[in-house]
Amino acid sequence: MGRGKIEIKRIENTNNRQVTYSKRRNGIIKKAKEITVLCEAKVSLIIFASSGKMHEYCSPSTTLSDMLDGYQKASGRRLWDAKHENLSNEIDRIKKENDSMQVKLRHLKGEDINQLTHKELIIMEEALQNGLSSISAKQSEILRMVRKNDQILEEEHKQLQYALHQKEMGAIGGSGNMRGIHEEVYHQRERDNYEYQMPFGLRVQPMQPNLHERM
Amino acid sequence: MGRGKIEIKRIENTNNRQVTYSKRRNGIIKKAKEITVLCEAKVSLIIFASSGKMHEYCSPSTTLSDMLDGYQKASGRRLWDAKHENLSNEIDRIKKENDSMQVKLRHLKGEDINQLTHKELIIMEEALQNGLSSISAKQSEILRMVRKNDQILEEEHKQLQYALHQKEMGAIGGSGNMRGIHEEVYHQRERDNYEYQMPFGLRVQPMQPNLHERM
DNA sequence: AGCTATTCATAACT
DNA sequence: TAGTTATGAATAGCT
Repeated sequence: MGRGKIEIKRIENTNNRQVTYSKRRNGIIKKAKEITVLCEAKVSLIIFASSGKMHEYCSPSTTLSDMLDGYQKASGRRLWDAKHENLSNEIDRIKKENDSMQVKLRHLKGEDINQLTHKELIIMEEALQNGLSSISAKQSEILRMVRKNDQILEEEHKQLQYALHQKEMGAIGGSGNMRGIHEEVYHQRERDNYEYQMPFGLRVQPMQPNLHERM
Repeated sequence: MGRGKIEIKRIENTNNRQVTYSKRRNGIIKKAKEITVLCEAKVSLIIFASSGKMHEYCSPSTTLSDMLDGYQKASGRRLWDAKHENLSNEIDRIKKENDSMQVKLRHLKGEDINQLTHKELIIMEEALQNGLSSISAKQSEILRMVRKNDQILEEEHKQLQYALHQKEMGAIGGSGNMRGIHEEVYHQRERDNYEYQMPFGLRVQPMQPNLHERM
């Protein structure tokens, strides 16, 4: 397809070779584009000139990475190194671990237990009993703490009221700052303001610093 | 370049598309071979038909791996690092899932429950109760089956003894094969041997075929 | 880079 | 599915 037939062998003339290279390269890329569109094919084309310069084409419907994935699947050959395989293996391993945990969780919830042996059921029952008693214990503990805290607050509240009463008795017609204080003296937040006034030397810390957050 | 000019757009006729695909694919591969030889180029060509079938060409002077190395150097794009990153991300994702499940499992076992809120504890307690009742129910079910099986076996046992007794009565001084049989007639295994002798036409199947495996 | 004679690839057909 | 052929496309050699 030119002014004369040519043999398919290395073109010795450097200039001719380069010219032919660039013409044919464009030709191939054009063909690749065409087959992509005409036939819904996916093409990955990488060409290096003898100079080392690269040209590439990849069908727009895909990426080189995907093509290479497909290549590996189709050919069975491995392009990426052991590192990749390690990562893949680890994913598999973790996924299996995941699955087995999911099964365990389901079992503990009482799901899918038909195929369990009696022994397994006994072990699970034991585990559930243990869990349940731990949790009940924890709940009792919290309840106990809540009660204790309530009790302490209540006591403190009384003491504050008493202190306030004393103050009012001792300073009738005193500072205007004191008006309406009654209504506020039953929250922990108020304690700081009046601590220095407390004659009892009591400094009650909540038994459980973040108790309110946990309720 | 055929019997008529064609537009470069998807060939709707499936057969035509497939034929054109295979012709053009051969054409491109031929061109790739030619440019390889004529211009000392290196070509990697991977083509997937829409059917998913793959064809490839790689210049004999190189390998696909080398081409891809060159591709990365020339383009600056990281081919398997991206892949790598994806895998790493997936590992991270799965590991997190894993961790959260492990935490859940530990919680259900009553471990590490100190930082749980009251509400969470209540939810867990409920889940555990549910699991426990499911499992208890399952165990009761199995127990019931065992008992039923026992009962059936016992009855069968009696019938066997009765049958044996009848036989001995009717055949005093009979076959020597019968000595010491008494001691063996209380295991299921024996049933097969004596089934044909049973006058009752009873064939008791275990209620739960693999019950012994599950105990 | 552009031209064109010539060969090649291939679309439609068998 | 493979083979044939008329036709358009690609390109080798030239400018």
